Parts: sequence; C-alpha cells; structure tokens
Amino acid sequence: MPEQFSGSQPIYLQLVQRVCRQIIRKEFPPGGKLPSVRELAVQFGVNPNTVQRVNMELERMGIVESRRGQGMFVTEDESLLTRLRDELKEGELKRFAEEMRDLGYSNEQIIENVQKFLKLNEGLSEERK
Amino acid sequence: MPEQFSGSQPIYLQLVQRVCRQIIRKEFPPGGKLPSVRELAVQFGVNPNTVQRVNMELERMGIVESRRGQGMFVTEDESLLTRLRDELKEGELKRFAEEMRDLGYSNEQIIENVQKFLKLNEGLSEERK
Amino acid sequence: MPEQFSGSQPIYLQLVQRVCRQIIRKEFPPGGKLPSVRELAVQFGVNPNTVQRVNMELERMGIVESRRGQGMFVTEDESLLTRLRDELKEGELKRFAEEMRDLGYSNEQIIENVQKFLKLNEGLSEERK
Amino acid sequence: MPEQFSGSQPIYLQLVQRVCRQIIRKEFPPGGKLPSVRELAVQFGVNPNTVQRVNMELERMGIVESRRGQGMFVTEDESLLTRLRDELKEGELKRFAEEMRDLGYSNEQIIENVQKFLKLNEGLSEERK
DNA sequence: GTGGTCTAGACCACC
DNA sequence: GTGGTCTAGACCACA
Repeated sequence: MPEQFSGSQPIYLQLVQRVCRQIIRKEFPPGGKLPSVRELAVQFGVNPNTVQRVNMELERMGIVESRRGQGMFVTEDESLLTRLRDELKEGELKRFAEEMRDLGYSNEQIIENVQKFLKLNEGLSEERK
Repeated sequence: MPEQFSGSQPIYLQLVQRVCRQIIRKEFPPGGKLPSVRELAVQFGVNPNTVQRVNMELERMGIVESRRGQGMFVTEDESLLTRLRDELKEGELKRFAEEMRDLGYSNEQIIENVQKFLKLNEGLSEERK
Repeated sequence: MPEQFSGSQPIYLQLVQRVCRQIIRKEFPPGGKLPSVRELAVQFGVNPNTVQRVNMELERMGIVESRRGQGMFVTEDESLLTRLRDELKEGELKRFAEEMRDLGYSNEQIIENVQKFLKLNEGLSEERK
Repeated sequence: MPEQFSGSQPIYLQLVQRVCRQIIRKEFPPGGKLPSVRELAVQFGVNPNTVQRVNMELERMGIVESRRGQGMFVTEDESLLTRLRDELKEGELKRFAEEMRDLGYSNEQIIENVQKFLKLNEGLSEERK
C-alpha cells in the first residue's frame, strides 16, 4: 500500500492543498458538486472526520460552500479562484526566491538553475495521478 | 519581543535550517567554532535543550562535529558542504516546479514568473533580520 | 440569485420566524388566508416540503389553522397574537440584556448604547427585502 | 445533572462564545494562560476534542495563541480585545433592533421596553455561575 | 506535562 | 442520501 502522505505535515492540510489545487485547475468546475464526505474518505483512505475537517477549511477559504443535505459545492465566483491562484503563486515565488538566496545564489544563478531544471525534466509533468 | 518562529514547524527544525544555511554560506567558516550552546540559546531566545537538539541534528548531517570539552566545529570537508548545497537546491527546485505545475502553470510561464518576480524585488535580498 | 438564508440555522426555522413576524405585524390579517404551499415555495425559492414543515410549526403554535381543501388560515384570536408578541419581545429583551452584561456593560451603559444606536440608524427600518 | 448547553447551537460554539466573553471581561487576563485542554474538558463536562476545537476557533479569532508544549495563552494585544468587544456589541444591537422592529415596535417603544425591563431585573445580574 | 492529529463509531437534522 | 457534531481512546511531537 503506497502511503501517499508526507508525514511532516498533517494529513488534513495536505488534502486541503490537494483539493484546493484541483479546484483552481477546474478539475472540480465552479458551481459543481464535490464527492460526498464518505466517498472522499474511501478515495483518500482516511477517516470521514478528516475529510470533514478538510471541507471546513475549504469553506472558510470561501472556495466551497456546503448546502445542507445536498453536498459541498465549488463557489461560482471565479474571480475568487483566480485571486487565490495568484496569492498562492506569489507565496511560492517568494518562498523559493528566499530559499535560493539563503543558499547563496544570485538572481541570475536562480533563473539559470530554473531553466536548466525545467529543461531536464520536460515531459515529466503528466505522470501525476 | 517579536516572536521569530513560524509556528507551523518545530522550532528546532527552523533553527537547524537557519544554522545550516549560515554554514553553507560560510558565515560560519569551515573548521571554525560554533558559539556555545548557552550562547546560542540566549541569542535565539530558546531553551538550551532545543539548541542541543539542533546540534545533534547538524552532527547527524555531518556538517558539524563536537570535540569534547571544546565545543562544536564546522566540518573542514568543503566538498560535503557543496554537495549538501546542491541537494538542498535540487530539492527546492523540485518542490517549486511541482507546486507551480499544480497551480496550472506551464514551464514557460514558470520561467517568466520567476524572471518578473526577481526583477521586481531586486535589492530586497539583504533586509534579513 | 442571492441566497437569502443565513446558513447556520435551518431554513424552515428561518421561514417560521419570518412568517410569524408577518402575522404578528398583521401583514397577514387575522382570519385571512395564507398563500398556498406551492405559491410560497416558489416565492421563497425552497422545496414545498420545507414550506409544509413551516406550516406545521405555525399550526403547532396555534397562530394558523388548516381547513382541508381550502388552505391555511391565520387565527382570528387576536389576544393570542398579542400574547405571542409579548412572549417574543420578552425573550428578545432577556437575551439582549444577558449578552450585553456578558460583554461587561452595566444597565446604564446598555440603555445609553441602545439610544445612541437607534438615533444613528433612524430611517433605516424599511429597507427590508 | 444540570445540562448546561442549549441544544439549538453546537456545544463548541457555545463554549467559544463563553470563553471569548470571559477573555473580553478579563477574567482570563491578557498574556495569561488558559487552563489546559484536559482541564477545561472536565470543567465543562465535554470531550477534550471538543475543547480543542474551541481553542482552534479562538486562535483563529486571534485572541488566543498556542505555544507548543506550554499551553494556550491570551493575546497581549488589548486593542484587539476592545475592538472585538465593540464588534460584538454592535452585532447585538443590530440584531436586537431588527428583531424588535420586526415585531412592530417603534424606536421609542424599544427604548421604553429596555428601560422597563432593566429596572425590573435589577440585582439579578450576579446569579450567573 | 502540553497541544495536535487521527481513527472509529455513533447520532442528529436536513432534504 | 447529505453534511455536522460529539465521544472515546490512541498516538505523536514539543518543552
């Protein structure tokens, strides 16, 4: 059984991030319904309570809303999704740049490294489940 | 007193990372002596136990060695330091690329974003607290 | 379509409260006929089942009675309506006073705050949707 | 056994409100330590998990922070507390005024009712556990 | 000792 | 069927 969770971070946060990314990429389309709590629980191999917690977080972020007795629905406010994506992107860029500078790389070296890395790993993008 | 630790990650790991980066950047030069446990403890504002744990970690990584009665010393093996730096760099690159693709960016867009971001934030590298 | 329900409380209870207030204010006059279940359902944008449940509640409270084949009728017993109004009023007063004292306000401060608040918001009473 | 919870609202929210009020009234002073999760659990007669959830909410509101291995601490930022108190007060006033107007009372009648009610219940403020 | 996470299983209200 | 709350009990990392 391939353990899919990274250990250093709580499972529920990893799932929040995962589902959030899926929503941003519109794999769960705006206005659409998410799988039920129990369904996601078996899909992810975790306890329904954990999924519940994930949904709570997503709802608090505003990208999902729960309708009683019906299910969880992705927000229809697409501007919120793009805004969220931009925020996450900025965060990643900031974190990455800081780390690289911490390791002693100049801006030019950073860009050079990114280009080299992406060139080497071309075609590896799609083998994600 | 401004709390300097990020909360989500254990303090000792944050310190390991920080000191490790400083060693890599040769702010603690190879072969040099690290400040004493007590000294670091007051400097970081944490319990000496925590500093001990940090040193243990650094020693386990091989970039520091304890000489009894004298203190902790940075390794003189510079090749190890450069190897470590490369590993960390690769890790960051991998993580970053994965995140950005998860957000739906193509390789070209990633590079573009990095360039734009670094250009905007030029000169902001040194305001490290 | 602006969702008109507050989420934390069951829809049917929100509707009970709403219709109940309307009856008390005699917008539905004593002895008069309420709109049909189906009519209210489309008006409120909810399932007819939910409206049924609302009517059941109102009937249980005694302020509405169903005459088979004809519909739901507001009670003609006006004393009951005034009694109900007084009960609701007392409940609100009690709840409000308790909350304000919980926040640390003295009786004098409570009155003062109410006066100030009502003065500021004069004329805002009628923008009910 | 006197059941202390109101049933209509989830227990954890009732507790959030309760503790929040205590903090606002400085029964738990700024910078001070809250009783431990397990302690509060027996005090309130609920499961430790439920208390945990309460703490999560309070932390999200910013009026409490958790320090690993030490406990939960009330924020030292008193301005935040007074701001929160004002928000809660405004919310209560708004809700109350709306309800009373819904019941058909004019501003003058509302004030009159509040005054009469508070006069009658003088001295009843302190028999709260 | 502390807070935090996770599981298992139960029960509820809503639709 | 759905989401939401609560309990019981376990385990972990942190200080």
